[in-house]
Amino acid sequence: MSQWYPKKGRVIFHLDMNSFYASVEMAYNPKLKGKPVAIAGNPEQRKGIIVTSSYEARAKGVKTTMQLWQAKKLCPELIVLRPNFERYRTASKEMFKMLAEITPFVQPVSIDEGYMDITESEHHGTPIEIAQNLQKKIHHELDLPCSIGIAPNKFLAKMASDMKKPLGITILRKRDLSHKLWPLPIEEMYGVGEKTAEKLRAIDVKTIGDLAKGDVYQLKRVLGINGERLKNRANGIDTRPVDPEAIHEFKSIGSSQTLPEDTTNEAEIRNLMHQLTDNVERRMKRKQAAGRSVQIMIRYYDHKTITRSKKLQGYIDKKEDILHIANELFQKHWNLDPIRLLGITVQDVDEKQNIAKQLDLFTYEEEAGKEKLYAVIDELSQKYGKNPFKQLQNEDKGEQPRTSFQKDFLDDYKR
DNA sequence: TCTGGGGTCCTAGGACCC
DNA sequence: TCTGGGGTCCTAGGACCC
Repeated sequence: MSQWYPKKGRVIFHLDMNSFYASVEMAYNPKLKGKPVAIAGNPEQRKGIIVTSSYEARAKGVKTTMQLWQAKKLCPELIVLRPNFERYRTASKEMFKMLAEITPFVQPVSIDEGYMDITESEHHGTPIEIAQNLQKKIHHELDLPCSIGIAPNKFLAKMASDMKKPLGITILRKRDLSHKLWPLPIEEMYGVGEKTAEKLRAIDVKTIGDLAKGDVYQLKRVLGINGERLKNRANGIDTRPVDPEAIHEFKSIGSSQTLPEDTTNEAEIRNLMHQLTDNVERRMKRKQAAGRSVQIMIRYYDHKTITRSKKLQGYIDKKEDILHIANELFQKHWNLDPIRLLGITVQDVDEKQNIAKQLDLFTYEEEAGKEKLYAVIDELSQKYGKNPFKQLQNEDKGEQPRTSFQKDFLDDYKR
């Protein structure tokens, strides 16, 4: 199947809510407006880091992930609030509703940002008019500020929305790259973190412009396949479509927690494992999902972190099943050192609806009798070659055969 | 005094198969 | 009997993002 390429230039928005949590709190309690506000975890439980802060707080040097005590030192009058996710989710839903009124091609990427493809939305006005109206609407009706980037693709739209905050609208066209994008230091590029920036600087790539004209072979040698991709992006090349379905295609559901204090106490550990599993089960249920692999994460007192996982025969979604595997992994791999954090994640997750579809196919064939299954498999193998089940799995994200009969058959088939 | 908690994608080695 | 090449699956870890 060939990659989809647009016939004409696309018009992509990236919309980014400005200091979202803090802004929601201010909309909720206007007395906070104009004051330095920060959202942070509980320092009593060693979770006292800044999650978001208002622009007034940022002006004093308060930054995300900073320890609360450091932030207070920089800004003693800082108003600190605990996160209230219910509020943020509600505001987020309202915001996305407004985007959906303009086009169905909306791809949420997190609680406070998303992409829109407005190529076919001329009836709503020019791109700038659409952006201005949308920004005003969100500002007036929700009392929340946002920035919008307008560009021919996702990457450039993302970079553009970052260029003017708060309440900015920035257009970034191909012809603007040389003066708007390329002068930026390499670490400001989306997709380039600390490690990658270091590697790039080591080969004398210091700006996005340096990357754009960099040598592909050298970049690939240093960064692998990502080197080529980053170079393309720096040149304004990015064909990824805006995918409204992406949000439903989640691949893992996990929960992790830092303990109030490092511990080796097994009762405490067991208690936390229960909590984490409860959490995971509840969220899987909400999404009508099941998964085929369980991973645990142990972070020790010294921040050394290990992950251990186990892939299962079939799908699970019940607390007991998840907990059982998690416990097994934990018992096997805990080195008895004091633990700082525990995490449990279910991976290879799919919606039950999809899983059922795949199962039905096989169950049906089995009931229809051996002869018929042989016939079906013959046909499939004509079409796909040696192992039709593998092909089915690739195409449909299908299941391996589940019944003993199917397994036996498949074993025979392989020989 | 050790940066929380939720994710995604990529890489690399070993097992195993053809 | 140490002997190539291609491919997938599983597992563990790393980098990155919000």
